[in-house]
This record gives sequence, structure tokens and C-alpha cells, in this order.
Amino acid sequence: MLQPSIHLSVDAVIFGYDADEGISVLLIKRNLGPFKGWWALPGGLVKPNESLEHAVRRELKEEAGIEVGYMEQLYTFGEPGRDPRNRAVTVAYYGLVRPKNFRLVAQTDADDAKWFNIKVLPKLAFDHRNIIEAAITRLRGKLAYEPIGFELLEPKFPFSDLEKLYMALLDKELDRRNFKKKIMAYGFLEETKELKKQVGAGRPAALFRFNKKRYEELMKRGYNFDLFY
Amino acid sequence: MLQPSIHLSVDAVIFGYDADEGISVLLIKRNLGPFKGWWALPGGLVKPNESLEHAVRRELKEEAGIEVGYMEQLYTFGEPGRDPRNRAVTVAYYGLVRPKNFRLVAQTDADDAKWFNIKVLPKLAFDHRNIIEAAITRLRGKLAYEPIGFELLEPKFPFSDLEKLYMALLDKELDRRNFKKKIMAYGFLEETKELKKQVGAGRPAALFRFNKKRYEELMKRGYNFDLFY
DNA sequence: CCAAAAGTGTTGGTAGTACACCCATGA
DNA sequence: TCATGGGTGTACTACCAACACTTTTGG
Repeated sequence: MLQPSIHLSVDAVIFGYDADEGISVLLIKRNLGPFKGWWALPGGLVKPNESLEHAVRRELKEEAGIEVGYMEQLYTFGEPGRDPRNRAVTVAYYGLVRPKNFRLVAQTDADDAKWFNIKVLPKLAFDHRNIIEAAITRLRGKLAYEPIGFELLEPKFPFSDLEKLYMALLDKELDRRNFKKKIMAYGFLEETKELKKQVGAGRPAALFRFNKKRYEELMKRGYNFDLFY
Repeated sequence: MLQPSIHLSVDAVIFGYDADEGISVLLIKRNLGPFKGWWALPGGLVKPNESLEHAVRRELKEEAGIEVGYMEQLYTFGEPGRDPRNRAVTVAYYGLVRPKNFRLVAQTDADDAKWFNIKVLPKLAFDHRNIIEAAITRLRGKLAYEPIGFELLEPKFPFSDLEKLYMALLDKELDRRNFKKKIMAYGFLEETKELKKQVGAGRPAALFRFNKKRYEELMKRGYNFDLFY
């Protein structure tokens, strides 16, 4: 049976976090095809012999010079008509990075690559706004039972960074005391002996570190996280 | 850019439930191609102008004569090598039906269509065992915060059917009194005035009904279900 | 000594869990 | 009258949520 002309691509919703900036998404400016000059998610066609995840990582490298640690499949978007040229099905992924680790480098398909705060997104090509919204929803849901947020923080961080991250992601206020009690009770965070070098006034903060080994042990025992608040 | 020969298909993991039989999955026996004579998930190639979900529903109808109410996208499987013939990417869906509502009818690609208890699956074609396992995991996870199980019950059912369903899905014992207290507290179940006609000995059970309207109101208000136990 | 951020405990309410006996029917 | 499945309440515990003052530093 012949199956003509269904184009299969991947797209990536890459979230970055900065304590001042909040949550942002990586977008590239299209320099060809339909929606030329519009902002879009990084992504592109899957090659015949690479895995889907490989395709995403390759495109991210090519289009923005970024390498992502945590990444996960989000959803596959395939409505006829989502691409004006032809039938196009795209497998969307989402991932988390620390923006400061990368200098964005636009190449190939992209004029430009930039971080946009999720609260002020520009006009987006194709159905990419939908895709981003789906990714935000999924990210929030996932946070409720898995502590993936650590991917967005420095290896050692003051506890207040974690608080701010969760408040930004969940978009609501959290009580510092209760939040700390809860997180510390899980036991996958450890306090280092270091203190944060001062930036301005205020008491210097102790630095914490995510203990991945401890976390994985807990997971294996079928531990049920419930990080919502 | 040309993209030769990536074949895009859909596959469906359809769960059925019967109070005596437990949870089962719909499989079809392949009558052609590789894995001829093996059991496989219903599914097939996506046509150029149909949506992914439409493709799944069409295939289910063609291959087994089944129409599914609740259905959801599960995951997209696309490792090179998962189909010995060529590069094949499949978007998997999962759905829930009441097996008694259908007489299975094998047609087109299928020699035969049959329900298999999830605890005694036969050898499966391609990576379909993985897909089924992923679907079971997802179904269990989903149950934790959304009462989708009702799709598997008759419109009116004795409360014990719901208990048994949850015990089968979660594969563990539940305390009848606590389970009922919890479910009833949500308020989306209503007791009808009818009693179940007797089958054997025992007190006749009151029949309950899922109140979808009430459920949707609760959802809109951002209600957080927590059905685990 | 003032401003800024970090650190820390107690209490009341609610929801989860454990647990055992009576009721209505058919055979 | 016995066997089968249906129906129900209480008490303990553990976790969640609300809440405000002290400490350490820089300026």
C-alpha cells in the first residue's frame, strides 16, 4: 500500500529559567517557506535513519547550538491543514535547560534564535502556540509528582531559587516555611557547607544540591511524590 | 528537502472490562506481511487527508467492527528498526470500551480479532508489547486523578462493579467502606432508585449512575481529584 | 542602625486509613 | 437456616495550611 507525502517532523519546546526573568521558551525566526520572518519552535524533518529524539537533538544543535539534558515526548500533532503546504505530522518534545549555559547560535533554517518569556510570546508560525500551551500544561502537571524542576537550576543553589522556580512555574504564591518542610522531608535535597557569595544586602544563603542517587532510590521503591501545594 | 519513505501509522490499545474476566486488550491476528499469523494491535497507515484520530477509529471499525467512546493519544513510537520492512513511525492511542457492546468482526488485514486478558498476552508482533505496557501504565496513572473508569461500566451499575474495576486496574485490594466514602464525596455518582435483578444469592444491589454534567462542573471549577487509595 | 533576604515551630483542621458487624435475598 | 453478597460508622493518625518573629549580612 502506498502512502504518499505525509511529512514527519519534530519540534521542541525548550524551557529556560532565570530567577529574574522567569520562565522562557526558545524560539527561532524562520528564514524560509511559509511564515517566513515569523517566530517558530525549533525543529525539522526526521531523517530516515535517526530516532525521533535524535532528530530533535540534532535540530536544536543546528538551529540554536543548544544541548538539552532533560527531554520528553509531549504529543503528536497531525491535523490535516496545520501546514499550508502539505500534510505534516509533527512529534513535539519538551525539555528544560539553564539558558546561561548556552550562547544561542542561529544557523541553517533560522535567522535568529531567542528566549521569550512565556507571558509575552510573539505571533507564532503554524500551530506552535498550541504546542507551547500543551507543553506548559504538561510541565505543570509533571511537577506535581516528579521533581524535574531541578534541571532548571544551577548544580548548587540557594533554597530561595527553588521556591521562586516553583512559584514561577505554578504561577502562584507558596509559603516558604511549608514549602521547605515538604521538600526537605522527601530527602533528595542535601545542604552543602557552602554559602552563597553575597550580591547585595541580606543574610547569605546556604547552598543546596539535588541528590540524584537518593532520588532514584526513592523512585525505585515506588515512592509517590506529591509536590503540589 | 525530500523525505523518502517514512511510513506513518496509528495503533490502538483498546481496553475492555468484565467483572469476571478482568481487564483485557483487543488484538487482531495478522494475515499478511511480516509477523503473519502473530497477534498485533489493531491499526494501520494514516491516509493523506484524515486526522490521526480518524485513522484510528477507521481502522478499529475495519479490523474489528468496534466504535470507541473514550480515546486518547498515548505516545509515538519511532525507533528505526521497529518494523523490519522499512522506517515506520506509529502514533499509539488507547481507549476504553465495554466488550459486551460489540460482536468482534474480523475483516481486511485481520484473520481474527479477540480479547486477551492483560495478564496472559500472546506473543506480539513488532514492539506491540511495549506499547501495551505503556498504555497500562498510563491508564493507571490517569485513574489517579480522573475518573475515566466509568467508560468501562454499564450506564447503571452496582457499586461493587466499580470497586472491582478499580481493584483490577490498580491490581490491589481496596477497603469497600473507604472507597465508597471517597467516591461518593466527590458527588459525581448518583444512586438510582433501581435495584439490580438478582443473579444468585445475596442482597440485591442499588444501581448507580455517573453524572457527567456534575463531573464537568467540578472539572471546570478546577477540582482536583485524587482517586488513589 | 537600617534595609534586605534567610531561617525557623506551633497549632488546628481535614482527609486518609484501619477495622467488624448487620441486612436482604435465593437456595 | 445457611450461604452469598450488600450496606454502613467510628476512632486514630498523619499531613496540610495558616501564621510572624529572629538572624545575618551590606550599606
